[in-house]
Amino acid sequence: MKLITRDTDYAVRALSFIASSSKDIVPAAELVRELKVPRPFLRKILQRLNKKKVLRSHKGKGGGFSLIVAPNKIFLLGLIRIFQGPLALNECFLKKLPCPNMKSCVLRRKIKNIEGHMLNELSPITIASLLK
Amino acid sequence: MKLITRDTDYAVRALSFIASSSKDIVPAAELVRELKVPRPFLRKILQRLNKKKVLRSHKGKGGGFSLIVAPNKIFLLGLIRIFQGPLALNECFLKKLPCPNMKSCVLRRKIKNIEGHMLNELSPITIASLLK
DNA sequence: ACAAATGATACTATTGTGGTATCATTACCT
DNA sequence: AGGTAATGATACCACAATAGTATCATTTGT
Repeated sequence: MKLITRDTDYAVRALSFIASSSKDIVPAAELVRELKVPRPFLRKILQRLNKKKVLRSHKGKGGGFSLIVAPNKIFLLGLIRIFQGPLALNECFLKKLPCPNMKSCVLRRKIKNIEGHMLNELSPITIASLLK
Repeated sequence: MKLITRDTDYAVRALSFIASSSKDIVPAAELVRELKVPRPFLRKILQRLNKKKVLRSHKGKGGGFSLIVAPNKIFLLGLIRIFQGPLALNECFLKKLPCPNMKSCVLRRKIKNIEGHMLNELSPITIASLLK
């Protein structure tokens, strides 16, 4: 069971690298070298972060990617939502509406609790907090 | 993100039904009618529970499945382990050893905490507790 | 012997994740 | 103006997990 998928993971690393780089604009090629991530895959991730206005892209020679959002405002949960959709534990139950019986409702409540705790734990995490 | 997959879900329902049935031995056909689960799929699940000694199967006419373990000793976590493997949130990180950098270690610790909390919440849940 | 049940096993379909490939577009630099 | 270094857009491919199906063999009560 994966809480964090590979693209979210790579996004975190790429953003961390850019945030801690002395350069303002970092080209994808440098990130590929540094993070040892397959180039086309990383580019797809960076493009997505650009569309979501977390990064700004700069085309042409000397181009690359720069942060739009400050590292302490880039939340892990936001990245998870971008690459994995909303974080919810109980998809399978909600898909089979109406609730087939009492039991799964008891379970659903339990699961919702766990989900709440999870969100509480994750919500303060930002790129900045991971760099410390 | 699914905490509980469909087979675990069906297993919970089937075991709950058998536990609350007046009959000792319940045939698969009855479970199919009652739970509205695809027949061959449910049978596969029941066979697995038989092999894992949660249920005992009775062949031949008048056969079916009966509980081996008391409902208050059938733990949800046990069922999850049977059908989904051990419950762990951080597969993705552990797969990429050695740890690529400091950041993911911070994250890993966080995730381990969440996992611990999850297990604590789930561990008391049994078939009996879901029936109340 | 027959019918009602499970055992065993192999196959198929759908989806999500991870990754690749290609061509178009932009912009700096000489 | 043109070459080159960069990203944009898009479509495709591979693999594994989940969900479900199909078939035939075996057992057992009547």
